[in-house]
Amino acid sequence: MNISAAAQRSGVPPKTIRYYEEIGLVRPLREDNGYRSFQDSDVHKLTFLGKARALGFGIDDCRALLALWEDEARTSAEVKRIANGHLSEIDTKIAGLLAMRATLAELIEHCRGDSRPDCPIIKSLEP
Amino acid sequence: MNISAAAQRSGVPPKTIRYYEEIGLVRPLREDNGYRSFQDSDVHKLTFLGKARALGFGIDDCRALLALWEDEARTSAEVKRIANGHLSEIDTKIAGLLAMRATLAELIEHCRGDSRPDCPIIKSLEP
DNA sequence: CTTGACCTTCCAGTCTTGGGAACCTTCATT
DNA sequence: AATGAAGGTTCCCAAGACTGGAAGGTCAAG
Repeated sequence: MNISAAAQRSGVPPKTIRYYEEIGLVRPLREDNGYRSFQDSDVHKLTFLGKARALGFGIDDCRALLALWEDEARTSAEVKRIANGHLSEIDTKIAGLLAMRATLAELIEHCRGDSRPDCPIIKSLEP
Repeated sequence: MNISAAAQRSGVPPKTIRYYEEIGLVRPLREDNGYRSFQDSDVHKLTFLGKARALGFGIDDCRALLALWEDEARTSAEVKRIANGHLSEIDTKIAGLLAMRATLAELIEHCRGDSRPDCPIIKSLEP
């Protein structure tokens, strides 16, 4: 199957598939004409990658998860370790955003938003 | 004042100051020897930028906020509009991360994390 | 045979820094 | 005077994870 069919079945865009090949996440065969030839297993991998990326896993985590997926002797402990690491990162990001959000929302609340220049938002940014 | 002094007073690293000059956020004068020469007003601008960036405002928003700050005839409505736009973006990001977090946390919760290969996390990624 | 839809590679850009190289200026010390 | 340290300068590269576009090869239909 050609790249656009693989893209359609996996939900991963052709450009991204080529990028994934470049960084070694997938290794589709080649036809005599140079076209990539995707097996079902390639499409499965791409689908797997699409889902992992949708959960916010970075490329390195994806590579590790893919390897674990294909490893019959994997331990769920290792998978869980990666997932927990990612969860921590997400929590850190959320905490940062919530703090920003709280500050910003408070400033906005106290801003009249009228035609006058006085504004607690600008004021909070002043040195 | 030289760049490292301006960096210390504003809290913005020298590298970042040079970048901000490159994209036109600050325009420090130059000494005869080519060194940047920062006025107090430049340091004030940098401090302002540092605070705005800390609130997560993008560079374009920072540029607009800086212009409004220096505009005697600004309206707080315009400032508020920018801040509300940014708040929306933050909320969108938070919502996305919370959704990810919920899915991931649920998967982790049901993963034994032992020496066996069975794992709901991996399973959820399978096609 | 031509058209149009594919496919290929390669280059460049995204956004905001951070790191480092190669080189110049200034000041203090030998 | 000479030297060395500590600053400054510009320019290029890296990151993450793609995305867009140009130039050109391939294939199936009319």
